Amino acid sequence: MLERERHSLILKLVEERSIVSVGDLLDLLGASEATIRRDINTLAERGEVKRIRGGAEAVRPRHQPHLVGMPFSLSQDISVPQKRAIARVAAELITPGESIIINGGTTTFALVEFLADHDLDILTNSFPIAAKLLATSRNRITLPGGTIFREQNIVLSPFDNDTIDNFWGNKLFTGCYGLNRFGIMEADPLIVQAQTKLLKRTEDVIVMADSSKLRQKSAMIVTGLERISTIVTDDGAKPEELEVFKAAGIKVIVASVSQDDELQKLA
Amino acid sequence: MLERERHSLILKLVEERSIVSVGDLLDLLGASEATIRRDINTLAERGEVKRIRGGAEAVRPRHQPHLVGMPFSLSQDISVPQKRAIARVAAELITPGESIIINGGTTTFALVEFLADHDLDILTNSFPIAAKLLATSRNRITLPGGTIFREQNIVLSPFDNDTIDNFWGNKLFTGCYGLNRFGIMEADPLIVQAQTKLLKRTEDVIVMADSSKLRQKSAMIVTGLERISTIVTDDGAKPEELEVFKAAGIKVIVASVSQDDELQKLA
DNA sequence: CACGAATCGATCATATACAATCAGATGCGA
DNA sequence: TCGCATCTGATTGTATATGATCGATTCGTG
Repeated sequence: MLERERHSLILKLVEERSIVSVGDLLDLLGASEATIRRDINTLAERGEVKRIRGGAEAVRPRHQPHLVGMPFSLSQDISVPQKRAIARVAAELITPGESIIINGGTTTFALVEFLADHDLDILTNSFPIAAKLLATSRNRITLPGGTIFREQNIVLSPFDNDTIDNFWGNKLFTGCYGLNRFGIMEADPLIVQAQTKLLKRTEDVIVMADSSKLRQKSAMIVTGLERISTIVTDDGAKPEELEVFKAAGIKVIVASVSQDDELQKLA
Repeated sequence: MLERERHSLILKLVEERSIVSVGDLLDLLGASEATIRRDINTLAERGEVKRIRGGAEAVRPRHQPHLVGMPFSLSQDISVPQKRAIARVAAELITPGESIIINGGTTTFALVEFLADHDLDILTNSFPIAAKLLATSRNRITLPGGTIFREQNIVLSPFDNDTIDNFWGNKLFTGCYGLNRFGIMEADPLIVQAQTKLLKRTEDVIVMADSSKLRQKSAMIVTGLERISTIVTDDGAKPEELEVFKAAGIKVIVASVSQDDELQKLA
């Protein structure tokens, strides 16, 4: 991974979480501690992050809105191969002509690529997903009303009366911050709210979670396991990690990253 | 593989991923490291990519993502100079901090360019306008819920309960198909419906109509002159054409196209 | 205040990327 | 076909980045 890539990734994470530890970055960047420290120091010198003991902090206070890049390009993102592999498999769960709901997120954004040829009714709260769908597919796209939150890139209405309530999806595709025996966990209250709204508009909940999510915890439980019907993850997941989901009656699909790589090269 | 081919491939990849390493290109181009470096350096000299250690980066700043599949661009549009002149003048009607509504259309799309530095609450039913605002300004953006109609590029809900009803704009900016003594005329029933919804959410209606619209008629009257407070047109309009509006108590502003051209060149 | 643990900065050996150079390959016009 | 110009790939020495190590500092805890 290039220095510049690490820097972007660090900045992205700092923006997202407003604070990151060296330890977090260790796994995510696959670089040594020394390098990560150097990266953080460099970024701190440039004033792009604030150096704090144990990690880095956002320069900007969290509440202050700022212009953030839409994830139009997956490359700025982490776990890209995993997410693509998951997306490819998840897309196979879709029947032509049905209506689906796609919750915003980088994992679900990867799904769009595989929806080009479908003829679907799609509701999504993600502006970038809608934009890409609009540009690359012929599906019918519906947006909920609301304000565009730049940080999360989702459309969310502060009000009750929402177009969303007139939509019914056969399936909901969603990512998550963490996924474990408690269910779907998120770290951002805004995302919780958005996701909760969507959960009411479908029966079939499909969670797309790369294997790192299975070890991730947070404070907010969006919904318990009983609400989830299918989980799509990648082969980085240990079998014992998946047991709890299977025991809860959830269909678990494991996507092979290496196999997806080959398919990708063919295309 | 020809030099040109490599260059375009590199540009394509950089565009897609926003960062590529020499190593990546090594496999993809099947050329030697030296050649790839030379290619990158050449492209960097031309300003087409940014040279970074280990590879190349997109010139576009990370925080200004490009707009994928912008369904229409001003360049494909007619009366561009007129529309830009009108937009520049219309933008001056806006007070910092206020909340405005922008109806979809190519004329109002031109307005976005002049809204970059404002700090506004903006509701728009136009997907492209929202996308461009999101990418180039810091304004707060709200979308009505609904389906995206590709032809008109607007978001319109077939239902009654709409986020739109919780919004109130100090001003509504709208284009039109035709503008005459009957009021605002449109040719597309869908646009009529969208516009009608917006009209209910404001008092102050500002119509942006290049002079060709003053001679255009259609079958559907969206609203009469009594609802319009201001008309912004260009200096292609004959004074006698504007009399009827002034007589109705409407403020008429005429934008000078040639003067706008000069301002544009300065920028 | 004292202790251990975590974090940090500095240092150094190694790995990687770089520009410069040159020889061979390729394309092009005479 | 020859000769020239250009492009390409390999090589080399240099600059830079990286990761491991280690002592110093800071932090949390008792």
